[in-house]
Amino acid sequence: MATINDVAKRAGVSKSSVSRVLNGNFEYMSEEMKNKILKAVEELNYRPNSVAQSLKKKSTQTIGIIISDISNPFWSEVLKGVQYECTRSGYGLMVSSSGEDAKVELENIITLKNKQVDGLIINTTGRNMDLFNQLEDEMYSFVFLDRFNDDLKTDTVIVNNILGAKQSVQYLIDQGHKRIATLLYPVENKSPRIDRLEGYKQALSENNIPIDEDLIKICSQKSESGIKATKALLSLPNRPTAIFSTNTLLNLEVLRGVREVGLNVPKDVSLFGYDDYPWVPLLDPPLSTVAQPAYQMGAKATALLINRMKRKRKTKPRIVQLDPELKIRSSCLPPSI
Amino acid sequence: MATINDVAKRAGVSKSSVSRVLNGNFEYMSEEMKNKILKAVEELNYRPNSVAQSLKKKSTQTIGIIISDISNPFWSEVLKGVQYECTRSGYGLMVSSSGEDAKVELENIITLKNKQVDGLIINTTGRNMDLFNQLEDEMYSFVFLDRFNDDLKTDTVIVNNILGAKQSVQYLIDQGHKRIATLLYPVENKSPRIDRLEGYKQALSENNIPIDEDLIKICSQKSESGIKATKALLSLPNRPTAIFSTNTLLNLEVLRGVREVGLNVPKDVSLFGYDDYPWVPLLDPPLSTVAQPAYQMGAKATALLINRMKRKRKTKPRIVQLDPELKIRSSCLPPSI
DNA sequence: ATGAAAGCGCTAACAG
DNA sequence: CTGTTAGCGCTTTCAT
Repeated sequence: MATINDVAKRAGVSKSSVSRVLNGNFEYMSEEMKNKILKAVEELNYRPNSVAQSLKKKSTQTIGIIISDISNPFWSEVLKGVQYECTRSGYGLMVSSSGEDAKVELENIITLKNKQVDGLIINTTGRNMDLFNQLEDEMYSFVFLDRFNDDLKTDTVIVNNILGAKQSVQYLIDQGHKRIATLLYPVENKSPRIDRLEGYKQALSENNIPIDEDLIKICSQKSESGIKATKALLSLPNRPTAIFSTNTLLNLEVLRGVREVGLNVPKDVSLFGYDDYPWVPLLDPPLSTVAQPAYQMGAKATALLINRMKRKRKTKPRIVQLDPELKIRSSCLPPSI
Repeated sequence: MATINDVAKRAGVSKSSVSRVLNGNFEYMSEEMKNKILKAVEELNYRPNSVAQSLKKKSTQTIGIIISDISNPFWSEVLKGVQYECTRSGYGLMVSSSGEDAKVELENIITLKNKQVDGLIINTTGRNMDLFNQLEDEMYSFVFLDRFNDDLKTDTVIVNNILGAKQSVQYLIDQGHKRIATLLYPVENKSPRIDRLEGYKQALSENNIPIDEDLIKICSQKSESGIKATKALLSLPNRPTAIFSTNTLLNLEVLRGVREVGLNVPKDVSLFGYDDYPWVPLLDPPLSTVAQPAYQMGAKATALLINRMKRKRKTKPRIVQLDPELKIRSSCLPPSI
């Protein structure tokens, strides 16, 4: 690989001059010299070594993203938005995934920081708050994505999960349902989970429907615990007439659970799910879900980060909240009982 | 951020010694000095700057991957495998996506090379062959993923697409079908497309079924051209009794096309699709598809690359071919006519 | 056993 | 206008 020195020699000039033309600082340079240099660059097919540039400039023009599960289609859509915005602004992207493990998250952050990425987008497990506070103190740029943290005043992009849940459950209530169950993953301190449960409860309360804890099923993220939960729900003496599922995988597990006990969605029990994809309308039955603007979330978080990296001084954190959208299809019917 | 110099000063030693302990070269070092240094490292919470290391060592411990469409769930599963293998071997990962655009692919390769990634995994558009040949000459490490190129002798991971297609079509033939259509994207010179078409043709030939060009539908990757193609197929005077779809999105479009003309899968027409996901069994109807080992493809390609990067000398290229697996469900029935 | 010094490839202040 | 010089933070000879 040719270096700037090779180019300088070939053109018979100093490397500063080469650096100048490459960086566009040639206002005061003779046409002749400029052309000589350009010619040498061309002939050697010279490309500046970004690592050396980074070391000098103390900026890698690269950002990092840490997500919980890279194979989740929701996140790949987010990633597409991140990608787009990175490319548009000339940034590279390093991606890593935490698998919801706080320790792995910590390691990823450290590795990426050592690699000197200029900023970080994090879908945090919510458990490394002291580290985040430290980053904050160092004025290191990062933005939270999808999960909001109350204690930390930093840029965040979230979607209004209370709204999404509330509207879905309201929709079910409008159809005449009163016994509405919900399935969710352990709340821990993850805002989407907290908020979707909150939205569910708010919708019920506002319609004077008492909250029945038996109808709130916390499922494990492993094994097919959504199927079990669904079956348990359906074998209740006073079984629910509708289910609100708060996650893609749970949507599918409910569908399977209902099927396995020989019941039918939506005839025997209605289902409102979360997250939308091209295949959701083609499920049996076409599922009503709340769609999240995944692409925009990624793009917006990236824009926010790049913006923040440009400033020097501390600025007050920006919280961007996007709205979800209900996709009404045919998985919900008025209760049959 | 503390540097190696800060640590050296604090410990009252030279930076060479600090470097030594950090890199494990302390066989001949006094315990005392070693502990002094470790203490200073601890106190300053020192982490080596990877950029400086990279410049010196001429290795970034980072690889790059360029894929066609990052939001395609197939690729996110691949990415997961890549991730896993990278983490396991201490490599960072930069990802970019070409959107099937050869020019973008070219730019991505150049950018990543400038960033000095140690190697590249590429799901190539198949159109920058001169560049790849050049990389080959420079002994730059890269491996092709999913798409094979005959002209280029380089490491490649593919899945046996001829086999996948042939077995699916054979399955349809075994059910009694004779008029079997197929939908695919423009072949260009992309091996999976070529091979799936080839497998389709081989299955027919081996069963003495004449190939009817009217039953081979090339669809555009944009707009919903799969729907249109399906409708055209079904309005043929002698319409096909089964369809073999060669791509996830096309699977869905066929399903919609059939539905839109008021027909039913599998009663009126059978469908065998490509690619498998957790939601495929829950479609209406549960779709028979050929499943590709996406995760393994990613992991294997990464392992291959890392292996290649370690060697200095040219070694003969390794072609790893993985087998797909048929998932038989209920979208195929014997022909009703 | 440890330190001094050179240098990876680049940019930018300074000098002229 | 252009070249010289001094680093960026690290590793690695080469001395001692």
